[in-house]
Amino acid sequence: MDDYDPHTIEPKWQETWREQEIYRARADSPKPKYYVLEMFPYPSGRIHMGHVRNYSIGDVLARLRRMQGYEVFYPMGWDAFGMPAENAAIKAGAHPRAWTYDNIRAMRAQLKRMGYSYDWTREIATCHPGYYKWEQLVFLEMFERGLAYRKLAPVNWCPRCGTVLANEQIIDGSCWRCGTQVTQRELEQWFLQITRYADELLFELDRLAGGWPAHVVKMQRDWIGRSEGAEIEFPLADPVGDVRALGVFTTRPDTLYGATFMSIAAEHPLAEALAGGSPELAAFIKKVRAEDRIKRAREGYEKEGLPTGAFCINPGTGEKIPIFVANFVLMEYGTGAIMAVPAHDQRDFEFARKYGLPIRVVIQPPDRTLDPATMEAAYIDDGIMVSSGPFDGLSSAEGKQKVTAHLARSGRGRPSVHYRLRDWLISRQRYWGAPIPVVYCPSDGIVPVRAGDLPITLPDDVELTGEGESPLKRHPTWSHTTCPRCGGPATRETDTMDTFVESSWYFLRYCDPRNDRAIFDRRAVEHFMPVDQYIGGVEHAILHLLYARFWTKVLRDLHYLGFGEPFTRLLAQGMVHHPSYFCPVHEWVYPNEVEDQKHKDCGQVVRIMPSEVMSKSHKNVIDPDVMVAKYGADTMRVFMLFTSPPEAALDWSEEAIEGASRFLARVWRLCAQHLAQVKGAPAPSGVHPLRRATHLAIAAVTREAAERFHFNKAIADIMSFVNTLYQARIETDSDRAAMREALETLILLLSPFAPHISAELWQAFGHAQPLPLESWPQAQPELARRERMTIVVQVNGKVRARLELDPDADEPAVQAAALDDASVRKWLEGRPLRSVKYVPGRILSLVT
RNA sequence: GCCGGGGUGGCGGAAUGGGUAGACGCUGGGGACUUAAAAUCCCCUGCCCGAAAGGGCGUGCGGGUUCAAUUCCCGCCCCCGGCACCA
Repeated sequence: MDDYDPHTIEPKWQETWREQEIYRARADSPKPKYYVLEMFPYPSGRIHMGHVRNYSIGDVLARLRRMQGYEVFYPMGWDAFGMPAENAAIKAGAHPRAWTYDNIRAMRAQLKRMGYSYDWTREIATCHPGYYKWEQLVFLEMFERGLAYRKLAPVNWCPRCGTVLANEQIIDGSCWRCGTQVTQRELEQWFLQITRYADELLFELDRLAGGWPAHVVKMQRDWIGRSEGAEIEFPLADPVGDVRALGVFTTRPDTLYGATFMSIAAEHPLAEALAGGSPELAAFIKKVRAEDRIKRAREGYEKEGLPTGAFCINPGTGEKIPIFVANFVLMEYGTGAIMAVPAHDQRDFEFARKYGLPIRVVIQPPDRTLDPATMEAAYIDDGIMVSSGPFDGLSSAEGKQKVTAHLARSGRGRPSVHYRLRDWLISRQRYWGAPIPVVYCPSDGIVPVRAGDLPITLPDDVELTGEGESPLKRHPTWSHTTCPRCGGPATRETDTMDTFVESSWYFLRYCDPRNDRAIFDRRAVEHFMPVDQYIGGVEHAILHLLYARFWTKVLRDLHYLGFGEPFTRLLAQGMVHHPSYFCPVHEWVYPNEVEDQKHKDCGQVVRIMPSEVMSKSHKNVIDPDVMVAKYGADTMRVFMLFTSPPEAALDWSEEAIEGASRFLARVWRLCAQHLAQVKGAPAPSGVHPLRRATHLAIAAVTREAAERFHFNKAIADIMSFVNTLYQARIETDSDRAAMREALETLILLLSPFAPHISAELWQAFGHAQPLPLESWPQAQPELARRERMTIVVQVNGKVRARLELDPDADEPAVQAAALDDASVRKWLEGRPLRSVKYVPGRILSLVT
């Protein structure tokens, strides 16, 4: 055989498998289905190491399950709408569509070079009208049910992108894409009412907990942020118009008697009315409103407030308490008004101290007595109620119930649940997205487009400048239409949908991707769904996964589906890291700008950061294509899977990839060396040391790869197996038979990780059936039986001897052998044994 | 600050229903082959004492439970990630 040359083998097998269509998933297969899904890529132009890692993990699993007898469903597609396409158009003048499809073409070729076993017949691109038509239809149905609605809302505005951002798209007060400081604006926007599903999204997390990483479940739980408490009405001392009371939400109704004032948000509808025309207060309200939420949430933000001069009545104590406008009260949470309990809430405590407001202790801790005069911080834990009228002596837990129940009886309160989760703002003032299918009619108002008129497609002739309003709004004719209701002239909605909408249901469309009569065939979806294993980066742990779960539940309630959770198991794979260089003057610099640890431009000594996330901004990116050209796809795959467990960060290292390359060449040589003498060997029978190694390897690799997803350990076990085979001497027919079984098993075990080299070797061993369709080997325990067992002997807790014994030796035999051992005897020093513990097959522990 | 996840050789990482710590790989060292080099094959490579045999120490730190602890319990320290006025 020739030397191992991945560059001739890999394209050959990729082409063979394509022709044989062996990765096509069939819905009518009698085999059990297994859906492997990876987070589909945005077609930015080139795949990066994160993609390679993500998809290499998925492909191993897909190949394993296929060999284990499943009908594996393993599709791929493109999350094709989004701002980069538009930005590229602005910069380079290319049309977003052309730019996107060019990128898809290039990236598809790159993925094919990696040898992933996708069913490409199901490929989708979300920017295709045949795709987004259906989410427009779902939008209409959501609109009909009030799940999609429009409202004037303070929104986050990125001045650079000229667009609205969801809360989730803001990182540290800046736009998640361009890093520009986000400001506030009031605009009419479209929302999806995800909050209606808050409870279900929360409690179904319990069901997912077995298959999802704990930290992702936790992040979702925190994001939804359910709080149980009560809404309480505080009657106004002097009604404002019809308004006779202010409602607050609190999680601590047990502290009601300690509420000595009230704080309301500057945005509260009554703020100005209560101010009663005070110019000072009006100015304060204006000032707070102008400050963006991001700044207000920042650390060290000074709590400020002004009294409105108005009062309300504490329904517990009956006292008149002052109403303040306070800058730390948020209009978006609860009712925009809070009862301030300075003794038991840190913010209220600080506020009270600053403005000299009374602090009244109504909860006493079990271990000490609080004194308002000397308290340095609020006591926020539970305790025993005091100064609370009829509730004195109750625990906080009892008090919460009883106070709420008491208020409910007189109609001044009720149990209530609030969520941190906000409705999903989907309006984007952008071109390259799915148009929201609604028109505005001067006489009929907001009118949904007729379903038969879908899809509402984007115009091709659009002018993209990156400035001002939405490109669709500036288009001379596109928005002019007629009202579906009255036929009169009307205007189209020019907002497009958030691209998270497309990624909320692509996994469903894969099941029936070419359906032009419906969003999908329900039977096809219910055959392949739910996704058995979803794989992707943690960066999508909250938003994408939450939205996808929401959308699935909506489709269920619209009777498109019979289930509500799309992803049974989730693997959050780690990032790819690489050393990078930091110059004190120029910040991140490219490696080729560094010489003798100094930046060439300025001569400053650079800091070498050994492990930074591989990213453009760190200037430490390694192009997968370059590495595939150098080492081949199999080596890349083995390296990425072997170097770290899938969930951990992976440090890219040229030395380590050399190691992977060496390993594959070593496998190749091992097979080449024995091929001629074992090829015609008969099937093995009976026990043999090589057979033992073979069946132990099968058991180990199956457990690590197929059951535990410890791919790094699985590859290590294959390497050990190879080392064992290198030691073997082949002399008899029985040796030859065992070696043939060993090598063929090796090829099968290696094939999910390194499919091309495995296929080539498999063929060399005379097999005609395509390797990816072969069955995964079965370990036969009776062949893996040990010939000797090693028993560790401990004397007084320390290992003093290792005995090689017959595996059938029982406890008395083991003990006798131990007491016969010279070094054991030495350590016993003739003392009598006080205790003897034997763990069969492992350890004998002797204590004197 | 709160919540999650972690700290194991020079490095990436193995080993947890408690039972031989450091598998496998990288780096480094040695040997074989070669005129030589590369490649390859084999061996060694946690720290300390010792010529060796052997012994001691060792999984972030300090305690505890146990015949036996990387694994379980208590108290700290540090790192990574998420959230951060949510009433």
